[in-house]
Amino acid sequence: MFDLLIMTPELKKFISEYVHLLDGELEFIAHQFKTKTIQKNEFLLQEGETCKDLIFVQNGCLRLYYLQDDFEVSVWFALKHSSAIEIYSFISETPTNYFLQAIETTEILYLPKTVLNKLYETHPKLQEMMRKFWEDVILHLLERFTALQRDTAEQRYLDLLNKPELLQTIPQKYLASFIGVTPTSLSRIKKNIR
Amino acid sequence: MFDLLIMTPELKKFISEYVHLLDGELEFIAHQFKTKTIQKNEFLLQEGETCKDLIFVQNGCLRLYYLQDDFEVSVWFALKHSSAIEIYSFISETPTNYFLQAIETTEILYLPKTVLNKLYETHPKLQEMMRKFWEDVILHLLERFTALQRDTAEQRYLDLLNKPELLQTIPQKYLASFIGVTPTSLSRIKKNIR
DNA sequence: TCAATTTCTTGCCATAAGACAACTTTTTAT
DNA sequence: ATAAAAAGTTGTCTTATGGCAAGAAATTGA
Repeated sequence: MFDLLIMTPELKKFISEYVHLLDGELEFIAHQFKTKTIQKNEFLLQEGETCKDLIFVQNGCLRLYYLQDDFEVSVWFALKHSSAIEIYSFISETPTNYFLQAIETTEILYLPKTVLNKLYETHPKLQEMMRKFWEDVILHLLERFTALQRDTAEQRYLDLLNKPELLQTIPQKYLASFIGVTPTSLSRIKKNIR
Repeated sequence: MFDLLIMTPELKKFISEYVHLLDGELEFIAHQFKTKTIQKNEFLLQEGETCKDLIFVQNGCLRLYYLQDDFEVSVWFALKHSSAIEIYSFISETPTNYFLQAIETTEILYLPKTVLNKLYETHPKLQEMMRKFWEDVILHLLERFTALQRDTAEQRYLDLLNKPELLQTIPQKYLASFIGVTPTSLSRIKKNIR
């Protein structure tokens, strides 16, 4: 039972940004999360598995990617104090095509969807939390979508330069595919800009 | 006050697919929608405006597009009995970059976000409805996203051929940009496939 | 610290899709 | 029915990005 009694101020803050709960309620819900530490390069999720948990990154960093002909295409990075899920698999409850891997040793707090579903019944305010959480996710998705469709590779690189958290934390080899170019092209783009 | 008392079985069905409500509640909520008819080529939303309503298409068809150097890029079509919103603007409450236009004369039912926000208080079950609605939206977005990023133009055209509702309802001139190609390229793709 | 491995850069060539313009076909309106 | 407008097709050329391979630089691990 010990592993249920885990909670951090950052997780509480994360939840509080989506919904106002009574102190006791917030405490109770945050305590439903379990904790786990993943070593660098280990996987939280692999192709064919189903994403069953909402994950909050307490420390470290996770990378979500898929394989295209043996080449890794990174689609998302979850830095500390943010969430990390393979959304499609989590929502649809179907096997994922993605891999969720620790870029460095990472501590997570996670809430199984089965637990979340039960909490909806006892704490209906979680519906509001998740409604708002999904709204946030949608805004992020649309921004990324728009950038990939409308901007040139060079523009996407320039935008990336405005995101120091990513530049500092994520090895460049992962950033190329994240902005939708090959490592070769990224190299050339950097050259043109200098 | 008359225009508040509008509701259709299809709207009730649409809502019921997201949340189970007592008959009276469903009735009440569906009655909060207002109705409007838009003539072909008229706009429900234009660049610079903010998308303030959840829209349900009772009949007809709407097109969502943006302008890129005077060229119209279609990103979504809302056929009858489906929803149509410029999600980014609706959620973020910022001015849109899009146009929402009637492809043919279209009857809509719409619910202002201000009303929705009040309904959340009196009918908390709407939080669940919207939570699930957004989940649906996310699955659609991700599918489209994946297709545009990973598939070739030809593959996207082949996928389109499996969507008779779109092929029948939407003029081809709009379908080209929808699958992410120019009209010229679409023409060539069709030629290659024949 | 130094070799081994990985990552990054660069040159050369290939390719998918776009731009533009001319022409053809289809649709629309009277 | 027919002229005008709109949409679709095709040729030619351009461009952005990718693929591959070789070499340079950086990182890693014992």
